[in-house]
Amino acid sequence: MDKLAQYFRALSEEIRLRIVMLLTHGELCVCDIMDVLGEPQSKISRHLSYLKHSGLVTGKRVGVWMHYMLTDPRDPTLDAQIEFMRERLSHLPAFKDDMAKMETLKEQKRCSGPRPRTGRPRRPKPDEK
Amino acid sequence: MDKLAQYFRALSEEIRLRIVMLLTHGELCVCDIMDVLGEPQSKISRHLSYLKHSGLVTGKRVGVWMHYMLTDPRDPTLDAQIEFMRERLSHLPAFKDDMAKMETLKEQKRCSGPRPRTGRPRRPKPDEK
DNA sequence: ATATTATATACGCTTAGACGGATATAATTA
DNA sequence: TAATTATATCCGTCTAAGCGTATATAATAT
Repeated sequence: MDKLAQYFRALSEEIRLRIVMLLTHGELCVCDIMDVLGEPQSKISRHLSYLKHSGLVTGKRVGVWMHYMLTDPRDPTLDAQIEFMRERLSHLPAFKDDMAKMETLKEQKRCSGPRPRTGRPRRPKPDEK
Repeated sequence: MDKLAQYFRALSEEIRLRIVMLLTHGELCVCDIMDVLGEPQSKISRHLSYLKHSGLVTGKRVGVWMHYMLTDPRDPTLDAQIEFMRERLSHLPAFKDDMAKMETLKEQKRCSGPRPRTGRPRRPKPDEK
């Protein structure tokens, strides 16, 4: 029951609630979440860390990126609560808006395409400029 | 959605969660709750106040006693959450234990019987003791 | 090895809210 | 009105956890 209270506490900040609702539709990387919610990176990361420690989400590294998803399998009580939210709460306008924005961003997603070009900038050859 | 987060925050302390679960079975006065949960009066009262301000519960005065009950009618989203809890969470051992204790106390409930005897103690007549 | 990008964490600060114990308020009855 | 009981609120203290900024770490490509 104390664990249950902790789940509710994890859901008691708007930004964490929005993250969890986004994740009921599938896994996302941190930059996706940043773009959808329009919040600074450290803030997103801090709250993801909180959600992870509360047992709601799990992260896995994919190259440079961290992908987060709802923990699975999960405690039956948490599972019931998450299912309830997916079924009965995801129609709420604020959450639908976030989802819509997600869809929009899907096309121009940074972390789904090839790795961004990086590495040390090549030194221009003497004859280039 | 912010309101929703506030509901979850209201549920994020074990004692408040227990109070709400008790109230899904009907209204109770503060002394009932004190007796079932075995927590000091000021603590119960403080958390009831928090629940009231969050919109989860409503109080009404009945003589000397305050009776608390789940707010009704309530915001549809909150209603769905409460219904979910009543249906899917009240079987959890900790909550069942509280309910059982409630049943036990029902018989010897202070505030259901007649008002406790009170008033200024009569001054003993000179011939008494 | 070093630059670049993604992500996590540390720091200093601030606020919400928990606690117990004491006190205030309200209703009641003698 | 004065005593009694039920309940609410206040006080001082303490901790969890929020924030933004800055920095550390990890993976990768040159």
